[in-house]
Amino acid sequence: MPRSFLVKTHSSHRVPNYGKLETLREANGSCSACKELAGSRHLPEEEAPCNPSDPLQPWDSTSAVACISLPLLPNHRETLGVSGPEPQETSWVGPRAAQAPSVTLKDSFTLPPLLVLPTRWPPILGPDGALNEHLRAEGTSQVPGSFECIHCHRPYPTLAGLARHQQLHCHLPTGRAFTCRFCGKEYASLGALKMHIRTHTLPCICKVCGKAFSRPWLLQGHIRTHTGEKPYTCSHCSRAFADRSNLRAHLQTHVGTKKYRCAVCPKAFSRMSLLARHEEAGCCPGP
DNA sequence: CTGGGGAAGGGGCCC
DNA sequence: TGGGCCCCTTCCCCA
Repeated sequence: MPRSFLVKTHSSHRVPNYGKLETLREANGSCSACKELAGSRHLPEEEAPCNPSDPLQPWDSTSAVACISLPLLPNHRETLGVSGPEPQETSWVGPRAAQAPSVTLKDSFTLPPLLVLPTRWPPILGPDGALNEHLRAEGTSQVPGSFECIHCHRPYPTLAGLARHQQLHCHLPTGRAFTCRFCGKEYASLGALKMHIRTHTLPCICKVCGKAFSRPWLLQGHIRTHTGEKPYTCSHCSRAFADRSNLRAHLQTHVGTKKYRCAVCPKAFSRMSLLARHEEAGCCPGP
């Protein structure tokens, strides 16, 4: 599953409009973390006035209730042994009360038979009846006495960890909560939204070239392009890289495996982007 | 057209 | 709750 599953909408272009955001940065305060790196600035992310016609916002007190509500899918109710009409207290209580029935996150914790792993994990069937193949592939083993997500059955050693994880499942159509006022993307938690807003405000600015970044460590990586620092070295050929992910991609060239196969022709590629480019180039012409 | 490196975006997890 | 880090992904460019 791609890590971007949390986001419902996608922009067509990855590069933010820095110029458009410049005034935002100028108008706001400082970020100590970014200052440490390059004298950059950090601005409070929610200072803009809220238009009543805007979508649900994190500063809406009622939305705070909605955001911790999790949809109770029919098969979850079955798993929980819940029968009959849904209890009133599990109904949507926020501004979107008419949208969907749900169970609050807090309520979901009051169901120990569901949360405690009594048996081996995996395999456990997911809400759709499918196995958690991705976790099986990762070699995830049994976690005795841990807490299990009711949606994806992923085990967590602590209740707090499970609580945080389960909010992610609010991306389901009935569970949207926080909407970015800049782009309209929806997030299940306030923290996720705050993190996203940084991609608009770009509070971390390189004092060498002036380029802005959303997070200090992104700026840190960028600064390496100025310093030439390459802390990640290939164990096979001693080639150095500034970015760990780039080293990982480089390692694939040593392994020689090409796991991305064209669905039409026999060609295979080491990177997904190469396969995509191959398909776009017309290997697989449509009807 | 393909292979590969560089740079960056962004969500998730851990502390 | 926030920061730092991890990881995956994408885009661009060049050979």
